[in-house]
Amino acid sequence: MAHDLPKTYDPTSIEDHWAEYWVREKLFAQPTPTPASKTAHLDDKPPFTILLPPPNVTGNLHMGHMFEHAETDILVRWRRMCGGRVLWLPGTDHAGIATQMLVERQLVSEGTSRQQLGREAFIARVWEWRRHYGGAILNQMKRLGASVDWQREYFTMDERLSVAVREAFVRLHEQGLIYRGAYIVNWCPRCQTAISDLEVVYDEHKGHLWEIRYPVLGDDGGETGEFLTVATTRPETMLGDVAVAIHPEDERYLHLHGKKLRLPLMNREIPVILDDWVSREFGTGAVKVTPAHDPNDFAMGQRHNLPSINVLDETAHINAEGGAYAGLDRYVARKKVVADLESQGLLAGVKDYTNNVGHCDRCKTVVEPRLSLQWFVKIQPLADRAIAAVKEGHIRITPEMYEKTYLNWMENIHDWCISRQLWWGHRIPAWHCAACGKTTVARQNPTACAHCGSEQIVQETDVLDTWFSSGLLPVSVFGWPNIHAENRADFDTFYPTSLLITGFDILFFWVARMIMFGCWFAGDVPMLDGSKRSLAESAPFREVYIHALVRDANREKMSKTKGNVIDPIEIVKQYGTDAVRFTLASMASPGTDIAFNVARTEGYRAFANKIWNAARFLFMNVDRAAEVGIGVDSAALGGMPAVGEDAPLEARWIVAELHATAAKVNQALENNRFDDAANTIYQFFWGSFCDWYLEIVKLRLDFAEDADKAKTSAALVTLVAVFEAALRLLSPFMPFLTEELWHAVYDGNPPAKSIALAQYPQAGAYDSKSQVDMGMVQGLIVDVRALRKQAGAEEKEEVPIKIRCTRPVANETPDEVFVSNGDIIERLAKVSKIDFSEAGLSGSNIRSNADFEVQVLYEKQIDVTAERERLTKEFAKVEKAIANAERQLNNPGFTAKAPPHIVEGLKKQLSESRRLRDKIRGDLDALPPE
RNA sequence: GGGCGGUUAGCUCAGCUGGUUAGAGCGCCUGCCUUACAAGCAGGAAGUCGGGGGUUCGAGUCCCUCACUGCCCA
Repeated sequence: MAHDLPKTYDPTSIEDHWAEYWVREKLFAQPTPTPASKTAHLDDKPPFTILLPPPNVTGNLHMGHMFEHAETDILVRWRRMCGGRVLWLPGTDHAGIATQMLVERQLVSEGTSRQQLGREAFIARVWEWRRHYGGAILNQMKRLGASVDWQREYFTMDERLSVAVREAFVRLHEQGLIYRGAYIVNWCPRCQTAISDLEVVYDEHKGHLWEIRYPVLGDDGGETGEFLTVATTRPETMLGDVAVAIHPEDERYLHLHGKKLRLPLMNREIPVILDDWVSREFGTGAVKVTPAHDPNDFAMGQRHNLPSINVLDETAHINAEGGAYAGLDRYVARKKVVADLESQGLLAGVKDYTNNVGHCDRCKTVVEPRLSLQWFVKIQPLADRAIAAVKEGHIRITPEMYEKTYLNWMENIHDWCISRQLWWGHRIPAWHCAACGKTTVARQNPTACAHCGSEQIVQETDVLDTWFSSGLLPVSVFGWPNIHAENRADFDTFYPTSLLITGFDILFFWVARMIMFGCWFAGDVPMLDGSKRSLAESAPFREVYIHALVRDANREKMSKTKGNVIDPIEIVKQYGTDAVRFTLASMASPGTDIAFNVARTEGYRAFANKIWNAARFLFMNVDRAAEVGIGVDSAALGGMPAVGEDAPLEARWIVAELHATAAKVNQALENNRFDDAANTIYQFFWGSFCDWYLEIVKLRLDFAEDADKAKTSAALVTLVAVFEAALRLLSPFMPFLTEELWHAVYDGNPPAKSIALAQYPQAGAYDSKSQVDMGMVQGLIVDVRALRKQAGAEEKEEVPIKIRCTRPVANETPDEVFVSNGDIIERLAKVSKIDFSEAGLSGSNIRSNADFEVQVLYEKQIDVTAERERLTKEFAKVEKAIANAERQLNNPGFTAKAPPHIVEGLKKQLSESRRLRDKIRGDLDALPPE
């Protein structure tokens, strides 16, 4: 065997190779099932499907992605190794605004513009951009080893997914769930499009509250000399005012109800209206009403049948409705309006005022609420199903608290504005007729108006919100709407998907929309047997798992402006992908944000190195064994290692530990407890396998001429078999390291192309007595080591010990365990000779517990002061336990009401504690005077 | 303003439906280059579970309240 491993593990030297290998060999492809591939092997378990929540095609991979993908990949690799059809489906969305913005920026730097290019050429240009740069995040996923099916990669603008988008739009339109109308939307003047509520981010902004006096008019139309003062943060919008509202119970102003006001600067007569939306406490208690530029005002305008006067154009400049201010930018207009009011004596006051100002999530421009003609989805019927799907338990949202968040949002949902004034995206399949003014919505591009037959039709210029297409992904990636008898295998096999792992912000972005669309459209697809699809089978996922946020080491949110962003690729270069993954997994307790600390990653790099060196040790011995004709048959590897009843304690024990560990890890992963799973494996590999088992097995690896070859061989086989199984256990967490070592274990002839295709360790029955016995031996060794240290024995010096056992264990006395494992004790605790005593031990250098007491016979004096302090502390601790136990046992309520096993356990503990207390008291008395 | 979390060792976090003396990693202290590993080995110190009240035979765990803190929505 060629096993030349360098002394220190260097992840960079192997990771690229395996990452590339996994992709090249298409290891994680999950082809469409055919009748021929319907095998018991694959189909005895339900398929496990995960859709990658589409990252933005313009994006780069950040720590949040890496965390999300690490969690997903761990589950996917684990499920895959457990058997069955497992599919993780990757792709990106076309990110309408973000992508268009990037390409427009490019054009500007080239001295041209989208408008100069024209729509068609511009779109061609975006496709070109996407070919060059659009794969960044997916390439990063490849490098990090995400075990996705690259053959199924999707992009929301792909032809097949665009078909789904069009079908969805037309169908909703036919169902009367899509309408077009003039409503207030969030308008980004830079992107010149409507944006979603969720794409508006609010920032505190120090501004002003201007108080403006509106002259009251008398019945004759002349000014009465009285004023009604309104307060506003956006004085320029007054150009579009159509009324002033006061509260119906506000006695300060009630006498003005029914009167008219003169709108300053515009000299328009506007009414005073009553509306109980008005807050009497805010500002002056009188509110100017501008229906075209404020959502609340819009609602008031509708209630009172007021007109809407739009005074801003799509670039937030004042339009012709703004009279003398036409053409001015909104902020220039603001200054001029304020100055003009002041000069006319109509400015009553200016106050400093901090308010939340909405900014475009993409370009940070201040968003303007603006009345415009948009397309909407009447959302309630879809939301109702989406609510039912969760309430009826067809979709489980974890951690549980997010279920409330989801329901709260879904129950207060507004109609969804789906139109965007962009070029990059799915153009709305609606044609406006110049002849009759009506609109034709069609699956196939029409040549004539469906209403009047005129050929004077023009396609709608707006495109659909990116989320309209993302929301369809769970159905569209599996072929919807073309689900026919001969091509529905993907849909039938993989839909509904099993799980979606994503961040809480995405819960509203896509998840909510995926649930609405999934429940709606899949519901129309009959089951394979022709029966109607239930809501449970329509919902796009069975479970949504919301992961935490990755913050920096000081728990600060990572942000470019703060400059505390950790680039995962950089960290990976330094510490290796496996170490970073393991860091994220081990810290991923549900609902708790991760404070990413490289110190932790350093620790897991050490863990990887530890395993690397365990492998070196193992290979060294395999090579030595080969020299004396002992080989390891790879047929003995691959499952759970078998070990005979007569095998040495450490062999029986490590196999038992492996079973126990596998049981815990499988359970933890079943519950998405990545932290428990990772920590359990860490503990097993380092704590049990390396610290104890490897040290003990050195005793058995005797390659001398006169050694018992059968025993040496058995030990070696167990060693290799346990290590191989442990690698498989670890593989989902550290895929690179384990892949490398696994191939080495099989000396380049592994039973499968990858450890990722091997079987995940499953626990069976195991020898728990070996764990009890081993626990005794370990306890003794730890005590002896501590005593040696206390007594000041040299590290290498062997010392004799004396043991007295106080309690029999199982079917043998501890003596027997210690006698039959004397070689282990001697080696690990550096003991020269073990004596057993019938009587209690006396003298110094003694430690006791409930099972035994042990004495190290070493002439050097111990530190009496320190030892007295230690014993006193120990004594107090035991005293406390005794007092506590006595208090409870003397309480009649406790013995009467507590379950018997608790009472029994406490009694047992009490008697042990008492014996220990007496022992410690004896030891204290025996200490020589200082 | 409405809603949802969090507060356990120096740091970051576990602790399931209440049950016997509250755990882990990192950090810290001490001693060791023991031929798999100094990214290591061995030993060790360290917590009145945010404050107060209640329910219970029994509370880190359930309830109330206060304080501090984070997030979401308006």
